[in-house]
Amino acid sequence: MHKMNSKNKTFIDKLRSSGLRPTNQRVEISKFLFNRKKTFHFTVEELKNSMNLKRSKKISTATFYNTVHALKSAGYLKEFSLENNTSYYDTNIKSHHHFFDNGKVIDIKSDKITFHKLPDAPKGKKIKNVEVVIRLENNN
Amino acid sequence: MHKMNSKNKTFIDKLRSSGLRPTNQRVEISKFLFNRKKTFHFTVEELKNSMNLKRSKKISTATFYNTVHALKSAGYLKEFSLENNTSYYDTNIKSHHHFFDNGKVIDIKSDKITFHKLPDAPKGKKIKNVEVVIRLENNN
DNA sequence: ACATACTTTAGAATAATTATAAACTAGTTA
DNA sequence: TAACTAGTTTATAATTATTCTAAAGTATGT
Ligand SMILES: [Mn+2]
Ligand SMILES: [Mn+2]
Ligand SMILES: [Zn+2]
Ligand SMILES: [Zn+2]
Repeated sequence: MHKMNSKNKTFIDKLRSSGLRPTNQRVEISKFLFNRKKTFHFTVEELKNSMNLKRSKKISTATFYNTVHALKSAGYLKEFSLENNTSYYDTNIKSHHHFFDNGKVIDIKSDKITFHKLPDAPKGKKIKNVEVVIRLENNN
Repeated sequence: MHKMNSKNKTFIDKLRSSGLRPTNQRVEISKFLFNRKKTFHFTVEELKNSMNLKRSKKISTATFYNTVHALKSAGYLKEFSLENNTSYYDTNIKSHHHFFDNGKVIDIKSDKITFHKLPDAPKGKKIKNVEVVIRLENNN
């Protein structure tokens, strides 16, 4: 049952180092999420549907939620919000910015935006991070 | 039944000019939302609970949702998202920025943040607005 | 191989929101 | 002012995203 090639090794280590047993489901999900060049922004439903589409034995909804939460806790995913009441996840865990274009999300590297003026944190507080959303619309 | 003083006039006009009949419920909700000095950030549940607490005849959940949506469509409220799957509304309809401090939201006037560098919009697109979230944490 | 803690899963439960459709009301008109 | 009608409110059902539960299955250490 356990097919294991060297490609999976990375994902297995990633999971193990987070205290997660590398079950088949978790390895498959990790491969799907992290085995790509570009950042991936997704909802759990989207992830579930696109992965299960091509599988005979479906992974359960609960496992998708569990795994995404575990990867988020382990620091491999970041959560963010659009303005519909659904959680989105981001495979780019560095602090960065976004274009929002009608539900489509595009990364902006942190160094592409710099500030001329920023307010101080209220007393007793400090700034954890600063993230920018640039909302787009069609020309004309 | 219809108590109407000059204070309500403003709200009635606001509603009328948006094509909304100024029913008692809508006037009460508008007063509650807009009759204050500071920006108000809220969820529909929060609004409903705080308003209904002090009323003998409760306003229904559906009316809170309907009215908030109507006010949003009319441009009197803006919607935004924190990272739980709930919609928040903002009585400050101008483009502006926020501090997020453990679920607490604080306005930052637009002119308190200026940019040194900003990316261009992808081709075919233009920038609709730029909004910044500054996440806070406690000192030390 | 055995034990055991961890994991997966179907299904129930919950929370936020939207839809439905009957009763009610504001603004208009006769 | 009575009647009319379109718009509104409401209780309740339905939907969507998510979390919980507990039983069955599996990974890892011995
Ligand atoms: Mn929701
Ligand atoms: Mn939800
Ligand atoms: Zn991103
Ligand atoms: Zn605000």
